[in-house]
Amino acid sequence: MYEIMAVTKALSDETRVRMLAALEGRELCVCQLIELVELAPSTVSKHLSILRGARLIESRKDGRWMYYRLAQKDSPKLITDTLSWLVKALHTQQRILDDRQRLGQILKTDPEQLCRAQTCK
Amino acid sequence: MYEIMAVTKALSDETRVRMLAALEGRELCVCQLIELVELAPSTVSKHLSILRGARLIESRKDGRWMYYRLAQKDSPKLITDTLSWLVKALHTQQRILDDRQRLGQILKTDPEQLCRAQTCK
DNA sequence: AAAGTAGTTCGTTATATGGCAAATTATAAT
DNA sequence: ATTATAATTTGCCATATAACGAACTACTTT
Repeated sequence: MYEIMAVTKALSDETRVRMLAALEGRELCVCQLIELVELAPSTVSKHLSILRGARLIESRKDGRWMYYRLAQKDSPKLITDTLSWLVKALHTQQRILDDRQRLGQILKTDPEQLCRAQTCK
Repeated sequence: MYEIMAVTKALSDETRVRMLAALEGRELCVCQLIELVELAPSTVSKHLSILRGARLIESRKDGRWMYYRLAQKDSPKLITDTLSWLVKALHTQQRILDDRQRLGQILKTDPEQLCRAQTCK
């Protein structure tokens, strides 16, 4: 049960669900996710570690930047089934559509600038 | 998002997940669920109200007895998809198989006697 | 080498959640 | 009518969780 409960607990927070939705079909760096959900870096980082603990996302480090993506096709069936279910459940949700719109804007900005803007706050 | 988050939050507790699994394919009265999960009646009742709030289960009153069952086929797609996903994810879990075994024993006992035994505690 | 920066970890605080017992409600039995 | 009983609601407590800022780590840039 440990794996399943890690997954359901990971999905029980709205911010984490929004981040999963944002990661559908692309990888994002932490500063882009911070910009999207508008929470402190430490908070976003914690959420990401919970999602990764549940194996729902994977990460890749590139220099100072950390990129996150959804778990890939070669993940355990529990995980791929979960993500399929979630994506299907979310793709009509207004909140998620709004996020997608905002994310489009965020992606237009160079991550370098995003991070700078965030530390200035 | 309200409905989806109600569902994911409902699934984020192991006792509730076990109760959903127990309800697969049959209805059960509260005293049978109490016997299965070995928690106080008030606790089990609260869990059931959370599951019902998320529309994952339905209930039927018969005299003093309250019967619960999984949401039926005519429920919203979100709900039926969720239950399909969950059942699939759970059906290899040892914990759930153990519960099924125990439930077999519990079902052999007349609910009337079960309730009596519980109030004696 | 020193300073800067993206991200994580740690420590703290406020709120949410799960547990129980006691009180309450609705129905059944006497 | 009164008592008994299945289940729920309420009130309380302990623990878990989400949030933040500060301290820290790993990497780049100067």
